[in-house]
Amino acid sequence: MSGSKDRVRLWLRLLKVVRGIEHQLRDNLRRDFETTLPRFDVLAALSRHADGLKMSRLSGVLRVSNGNVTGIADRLGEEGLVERVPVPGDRRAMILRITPAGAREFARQAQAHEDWINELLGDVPAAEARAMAARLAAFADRKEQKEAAHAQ
Amino acid sequence: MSGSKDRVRLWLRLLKVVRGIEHQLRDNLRRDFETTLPRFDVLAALSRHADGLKMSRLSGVLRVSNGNVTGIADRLGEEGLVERVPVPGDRRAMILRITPAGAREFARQAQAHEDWINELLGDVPAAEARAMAARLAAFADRKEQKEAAHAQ
DNA sequence: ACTATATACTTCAAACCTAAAATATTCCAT
DNA sequence: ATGGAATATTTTAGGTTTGAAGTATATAGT
Repeated sequence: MSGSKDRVRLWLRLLKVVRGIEHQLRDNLRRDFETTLPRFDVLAALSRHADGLKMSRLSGVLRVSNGNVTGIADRLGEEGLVERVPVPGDRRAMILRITPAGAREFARQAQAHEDWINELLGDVPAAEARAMAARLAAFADRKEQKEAAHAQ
Repeated sequence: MSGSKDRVRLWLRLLKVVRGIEHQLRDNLRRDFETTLPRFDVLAALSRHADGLKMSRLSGVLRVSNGNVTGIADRLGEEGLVERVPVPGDRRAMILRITPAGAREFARQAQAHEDWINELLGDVPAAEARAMAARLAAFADRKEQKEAAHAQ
């Protein structure tokens, strides 16, 4: 019960700040690259895994539903930025892989993205950014541990 | 340039934590009340303004597009939780107002919502919650000031 | 009074997102 | 080897979201 209102207030602030930044990023991606945040997220995940990711693993990483990834992969595929590759031992599965063209395009977007974040969070001193990130990471880790324990 | 990576890391952490909590809230709202986060957000905004809000003002408060609010208001209206009221002096405008049934329903949801937040953020000490909220508020205020200055 | 512009809202097309059903394949216990 | 459960993905139905186009009304300048 203690501090309940403080925690709700914290949540509302977090939500407001994150939504604001997300909104700005969405506008910028649209304006400069004619793309969207979900598409950027998919390319970002794939660019960290040059060998590609199985569809189910990708939706797990991004924390979105399976069907969602299917549609985004379709559209990115039509533009040649990603490709579906069959998995040798398993004819059910598909690996989604970023193409060279996709990697080139994402490199441009990622650079701009970093610049935007740096600008949007420019007021936050580096030391404070580190401290806050550490706190959030600790929080997320505690939650993951709990979920893992609960799952058994 | 200084601390650019730290800020990007902070942003990714923020995003992960907020999306995780949002995901949990969505599941809970669905499970316990057969509703969604956007519907909850609309009822929350209206419950803070017993006289109702003009559609355009509501979309401004929630930071979503006009057309979006139209659809959600339609569906909430069909269930009798909100109602459209004509504005006396202006036949273009509509005020959206929460109904008594809507207020009753929202009261139940809001209590559960507070409990969920308190549980999800239970690990965060009240003092730390206050400190973090203050920091985020300061950040949001700086940004609003900048935008206001830029708008002139 | 008339016209142009601005405002308030809805409608529209397209993308996003979810949960659930459907399809195809694999794995496992008999 | 065969039937049943589990797994991987797609499809489907419905709500959410956006930006832009459309409709109606109001405001203001002439």
